[in-house]
Amino acid sequence: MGRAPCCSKVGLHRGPWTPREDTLLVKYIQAHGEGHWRSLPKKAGLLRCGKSCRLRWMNYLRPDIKRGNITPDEEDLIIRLHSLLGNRWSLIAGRLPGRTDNEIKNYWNTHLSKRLLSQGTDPNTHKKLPPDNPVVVLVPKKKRKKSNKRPNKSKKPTEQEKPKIHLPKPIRFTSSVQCTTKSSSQGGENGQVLVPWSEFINDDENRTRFLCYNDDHDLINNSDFECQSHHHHDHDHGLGAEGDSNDSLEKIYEEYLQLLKTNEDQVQLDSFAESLLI
DNA sequence: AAGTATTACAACCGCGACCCA
DNA sequence: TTGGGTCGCGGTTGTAATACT
Repeated sequence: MGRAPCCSKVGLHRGPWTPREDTLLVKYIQAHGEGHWRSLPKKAGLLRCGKSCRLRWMNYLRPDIKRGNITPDEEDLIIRLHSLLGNRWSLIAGRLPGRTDNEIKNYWNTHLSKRLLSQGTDPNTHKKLPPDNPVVVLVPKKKRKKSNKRPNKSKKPTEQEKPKIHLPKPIRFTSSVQCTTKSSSQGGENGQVLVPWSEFINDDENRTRFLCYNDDHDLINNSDFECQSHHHHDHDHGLGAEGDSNDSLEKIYEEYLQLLKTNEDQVQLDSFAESLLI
């Protein structure tokens, strides 16, 4: 099958995305919608391959991405869904509104699989490991303090040659999120510019989204904001956000367990798993 | 304080599936 | 039916941040 030539093409950018590239991509998708990734970079004026654009959008720029730490409830659901579905990250992500497959995959690899091992459970099979079969338990010596940003420290001399690393994860506020900034609302101090996200994203619910950049197009630190979140329910994906999703997942899990108990027909179990795709 | 090791996660790579002429 | 083009997924890598010595 033909494979899309990718970033190895001469002249295409690779590595971390700059705020300017983000803006170009977001603006283009706002105007033309998702899809046609192959032709998108050229039309959007980006020197990136389509796959890179798609990945950036899906994992980072999409307006419905939920940011912040994985909650204990989410952890529990990921573990249980993994026990049912295996490494089908996109399927698991589809049951966790606002979470991406990449995020869940990374979280699994860095946290959950190690935790299961430390608890004597095989992370692949979710079965208890035999006590006489010790495994190397990779328990982090000390949990790294979660940082939401990667400050652009000029640590290496080559830093200037590299593309500027953006501050990650723009905060997205919706109309259901009340927020204030320590600086003035639009056009703050120190050259900060609050850019209405709605300029970039077509939001059919007319929600206002903001990205906060300074005049160098760097995203402003989260700490500039104080927010009160009132959960927005997303019924478009079959599950509501937050608590609703947990309830639904409970039901899915129970349903699957019931199938396991009463029916050994693998085809039916598979079809159940497939039904989760919808 | 400096060097080294570890962790976290964004981004890339390669493959298979799907679509369509 | 075939084959080219495209997309999506899962595995892997690269590297900044942080912890440790």
